[in-house]
Amino acid sequence: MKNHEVALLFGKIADVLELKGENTFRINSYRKAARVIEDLTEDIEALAKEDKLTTIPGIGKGTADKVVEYITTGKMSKYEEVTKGVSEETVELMQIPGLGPKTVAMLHKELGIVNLNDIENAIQEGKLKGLYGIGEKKIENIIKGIGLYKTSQQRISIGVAYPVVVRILERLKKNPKIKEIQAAGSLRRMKETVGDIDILAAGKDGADIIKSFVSIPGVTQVLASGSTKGSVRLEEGVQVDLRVVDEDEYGAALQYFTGSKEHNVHLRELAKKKGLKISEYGIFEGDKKIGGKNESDIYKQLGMDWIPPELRENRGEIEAAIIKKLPKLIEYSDIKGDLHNHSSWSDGNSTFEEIAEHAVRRGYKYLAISDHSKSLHVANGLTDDRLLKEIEEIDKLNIKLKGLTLLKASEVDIKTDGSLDFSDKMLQKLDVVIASIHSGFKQDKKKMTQRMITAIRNPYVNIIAHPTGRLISKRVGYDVDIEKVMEACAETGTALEINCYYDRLDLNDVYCKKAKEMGVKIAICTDSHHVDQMWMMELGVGIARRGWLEPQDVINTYSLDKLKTFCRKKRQGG
DNA sequence: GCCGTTTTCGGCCCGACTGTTTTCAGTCG
Repeated sequence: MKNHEVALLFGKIADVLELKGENTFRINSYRKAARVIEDLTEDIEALAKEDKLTTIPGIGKGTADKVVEYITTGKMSKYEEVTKGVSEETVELMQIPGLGPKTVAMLHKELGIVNLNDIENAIQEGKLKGLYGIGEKKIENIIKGIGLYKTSQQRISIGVAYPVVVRILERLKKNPKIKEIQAAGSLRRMKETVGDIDILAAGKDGADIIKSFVSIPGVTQVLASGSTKGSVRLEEGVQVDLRVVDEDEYGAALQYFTGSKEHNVHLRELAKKKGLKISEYGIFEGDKKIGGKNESDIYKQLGMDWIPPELRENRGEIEAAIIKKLPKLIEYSDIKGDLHNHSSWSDGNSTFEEIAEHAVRRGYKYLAISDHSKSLHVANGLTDDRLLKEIEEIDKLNIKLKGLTLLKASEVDIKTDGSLDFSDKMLQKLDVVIASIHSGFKQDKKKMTQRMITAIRNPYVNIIAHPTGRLISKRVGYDVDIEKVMEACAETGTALEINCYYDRLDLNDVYCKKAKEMGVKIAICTDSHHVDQMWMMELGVGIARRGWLEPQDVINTYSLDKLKTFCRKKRQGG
């Protein structure tokens, strides 16, 4: 799929046009095109061939022509024309807080500044002083901005941010002056990475609430502490902002601070067409406030269903909410078990008993013990003999367990030729078989795709774990044609995993949605190596919700019987 | 550049803060 490449080009065009001071609406429309193409679950090339590009909202004739040009010739003349003579470094300067397109363009024109180094030198040499619109304070802010830019480049995984929020909320909820409190922003939307953490509270004595917030344990720096907003940096390196609003405005503020920006812009456009106005203070008809205490007021007044935060990305959820066709999203309470867990038999650190105890505590009906297979020596992979012994042990323990069934499973390695690390005769003895790639990451796309499809076609394989192999901000995935993989899964009744481990979250949200559209079932699994990692199921459910998944799309919402039927069905040839 | 129960032109989200150009542009969320 060329979707990502094309989206990148449009995004860059938008950046450069912004720097050049082009019409903002035209810039926005390039940005919108970039965004909508990035989120597209269909292949843009296929849509182009069928002449269906302009059916995508935000793509008109102009953009469609550019896509077609790129797909047929490998070039986009508009992109080349616009970016001529403008370096990426210069465009990137707009990322520095406090520096926008106007200032960067002015610095370029007046001082010939093209990169960060140039700005730092110009400041040193006092060249900025006296420029139009630049005073002492502005220079100070630019210096601060550069500092921030250098230190806080990275977004953190939701897996790091989520427990932090749980901890903060737990503590603040003890303050009787706080009437309502919850996380907003990308964390509430369960985005896989978050920039900083936004928390919203309602209460009367803002100053006091903020005071209790900035003194929580783990704060390394207080960045702001007023009567409506407090901001701190924590030991984990993450910035947390708390805003306090009036109870009457809590719903509107929550809606506003949850975003996404694109979702909110779209809502406000709709409001405007209806003669209404939305802000963080409420929804208004003229000067009259017609809602805002509850978040649902906003959606209701616009004539649509309330939209779950995880869907608020302007990926069609608003249109679906208007015609009352939003999916009935999966919830954590739908999860009946975890199908991917390692024990101390391979590279895990918990015993069967500990794992079972935690599974019961989480309300699970079943849990699969899926230790590694023999080739994975670094992870103490199980030989045939040890796997047989493990099966025996699990059978024994199951007799004692009440209300929980431990399933006999394996995370079997897919070898470089697509064959599996255990024979079919061995796999036959297991309840669930997970197959995954842990070696030969660098294979070319054709080989890698074929390798995975070969594994999927094995009648004993039920789940493909961490299907793309990416590690968030550490490693891009293997080069695989995920669409072909999904086709094979749909055809054979094989599920793909959402691996909940916080630096994987693989499949991601967009691929989940695509899998669903292609009729592929999903398994949400933690890949826990210790019982303290089992909570990450909550992250996986968040990703699933972002991918529009409903309970029936996810095999570990099934009852034990239904799950066993799902696994058996493939062995018996569908 | 896109879009249309104000439809082929003329719009295109809202509010706050900051600093500087003393009336508002630039930036941010």
